[in-house]
Amino acid sequence: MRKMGIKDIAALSGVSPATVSRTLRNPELVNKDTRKKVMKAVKESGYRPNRFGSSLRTRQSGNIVVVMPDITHQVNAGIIRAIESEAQKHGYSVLLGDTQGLIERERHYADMVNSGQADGILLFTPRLPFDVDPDQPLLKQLPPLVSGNETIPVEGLCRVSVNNTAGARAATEYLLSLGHRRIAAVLGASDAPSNQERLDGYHQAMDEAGLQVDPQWIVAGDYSTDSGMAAMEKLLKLRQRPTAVFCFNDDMAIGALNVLHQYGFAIPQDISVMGFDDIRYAALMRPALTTIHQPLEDIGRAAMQLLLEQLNGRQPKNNYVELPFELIVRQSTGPVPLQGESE
Amino acid sequence: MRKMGIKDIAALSGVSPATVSRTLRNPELVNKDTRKKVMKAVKESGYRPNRFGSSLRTRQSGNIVVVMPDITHQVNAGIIRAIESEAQKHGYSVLLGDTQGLIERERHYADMVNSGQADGILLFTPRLPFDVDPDQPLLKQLPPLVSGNETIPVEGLCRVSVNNTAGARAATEYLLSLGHRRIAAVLGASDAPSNQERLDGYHQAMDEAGLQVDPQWIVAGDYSTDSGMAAMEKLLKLRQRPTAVFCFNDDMAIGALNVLHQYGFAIPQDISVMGFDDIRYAALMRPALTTIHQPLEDIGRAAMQLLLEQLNGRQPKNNYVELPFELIVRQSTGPVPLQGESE
DNA sequence: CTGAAAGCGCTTACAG
DNA sequence: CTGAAAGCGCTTACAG
Repeated sequence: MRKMGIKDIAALSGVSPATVSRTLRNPELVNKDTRKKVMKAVKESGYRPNRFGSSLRTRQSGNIVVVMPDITHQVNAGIIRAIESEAQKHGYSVLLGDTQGLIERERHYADMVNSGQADGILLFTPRLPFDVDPDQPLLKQLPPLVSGNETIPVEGLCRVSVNNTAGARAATEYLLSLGHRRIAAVLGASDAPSNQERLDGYHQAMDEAGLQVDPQWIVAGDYSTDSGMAAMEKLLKLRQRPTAVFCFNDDMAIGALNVLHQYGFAIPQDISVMGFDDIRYAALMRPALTTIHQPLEDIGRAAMQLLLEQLNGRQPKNNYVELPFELIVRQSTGPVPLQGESE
Repeated sequence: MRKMGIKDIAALSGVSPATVSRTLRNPELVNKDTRKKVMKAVKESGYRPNRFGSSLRTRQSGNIVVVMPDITHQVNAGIIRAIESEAQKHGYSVLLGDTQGLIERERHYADMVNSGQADGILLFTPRLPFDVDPDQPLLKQLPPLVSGNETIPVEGLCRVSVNNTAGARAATEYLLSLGHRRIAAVLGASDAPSNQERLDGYHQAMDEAGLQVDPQWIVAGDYSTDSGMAAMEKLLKLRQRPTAVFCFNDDMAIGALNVLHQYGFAIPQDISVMGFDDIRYAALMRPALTTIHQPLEDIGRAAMQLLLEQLNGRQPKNNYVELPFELIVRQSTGPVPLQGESE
């Protein structure tokens, strides 16, 4: 039993291939009775239009590609899941582009749009992996594209994210409100826009509180748990230890928590720890992690919706969608310890 | 600047489209100098062959589809990442099929193979979402397919997983070796083959130790953290409490840990908790979770390799790949408490 | 409302 | 080693 083609269905239902095609794509153009005959043949034969035949004609693949550095991170996984759901709802399939942080892979996935394999691209990486002519307007040279999370700051580019600066500021202000003054910051990946934005937020809050930031309180990290551990080790060695540590994501905060336990510190009595993201396991830590919640589903859905608008030929009126974060207070943060205040 | 086609490149390099095609697909068939001319034109123009033109001719999409119930679960995410990496290495792209546990979505993704949108399918769900004629040999009716993790037990079907039974048995034996006799089991999703397999392993170990299993020790769950919490609550209400709890995955174990903390139990002094999977956060819990490690990368790679063999027209000699699990002893398990032994 | 025909961009058996 | 030609399965402007 060879695979059915549109001609087979046409023969089966006694119409032309054109009419079969119309019945499937634009039923309103077809007489009701004809339609019925065709649908019957389609049903009985289990016919599925070959995607490539149609893609070749219509020049639409029905695919989009999602590019992320690491899909095993909760944040990315949550977002792509929402994207996929929304994409499916609108008839699009999702090609997975896990770059493992490699630029050549970013380009590989970008090529899928160039080769017509995908109609649009969702970028959760901090770079534009396209060759562009610097003399031409940039936007005109790009395919339908949305930048999410690690939002690429290009004028007019469609972007979706929480306000990282405001989020980090809220986190820092919360720690300040608990009486903390010596608040350390553990940074994320240095090439990530989100990292710079969160750092800005931290500094804004500290400035406004009239506090001088000791450079030793700012410790490098890369958003990994290991880097959170290393950063915490470093902070513990300082002569004047911070009383609170704001890690720029939950994974690092979880690393910090582990180091503190290892050295026998009580959290939050001795030292407060705060994260960012609100991954699923944040609430399950001991103590449960205070953090800034990111609405992953909303981010994914909004990104897909922005892309859909472009795919439908509309330039979205609002090209930057900022989604609300939320301060989630749990048990890893508490009032500044007494000696911390006075010291 | 319209998109370049193969004819454009042919014109640019002064050869026929056929030769351009050969240069790109079977360079060894083409004279070296001709090849050079063509490659030069390809480079300069940035030409990418249109995937649909070629797919239509060759009847190969170059895509595979991966079907999983929930990509936000660490286990699935780790596996799909390895799949993607291996797929890319061999020129395949990965279509993401997150089913959210819905059968209609499983069928939707299965349809991608039927419509030629994907050449093969990797199934991490416990069902075959294909219509088959029960009078015909099953395998002949299926596309290139590999079943992973929730391995569908069909004779001859390509499958990849750890030996869940042996893993659960090793876990239970380990708890027995610590002196535990009242060992509870918190079950996973009831429709998951892995759940039944792990339950078998648990029973095997208990039987061989000559222990009667109190039915109350077997508590339903669904692999979610919440279900782990509910199960633990239930177990704590038993007149004769178990001294060890073997949760059939880490998420449930983490839930159990939280409930125990909440009620003030010391782990493992009062009660031991064990998981299965060894997700990234297992090691980061307090106490760190003793568990059975699954080699996610190996599973993903092996699954893809089995699929590749089929895609290349070979029926793999070995249609079941069993990967080694590993008992990871951490701090959530310890010797049976004294009163537990005597009671 | 329906059909015949052209053509999307590629590949490959065939001929030379 | 290379080219001309046919055709993969579909869609759609055109004609009726």
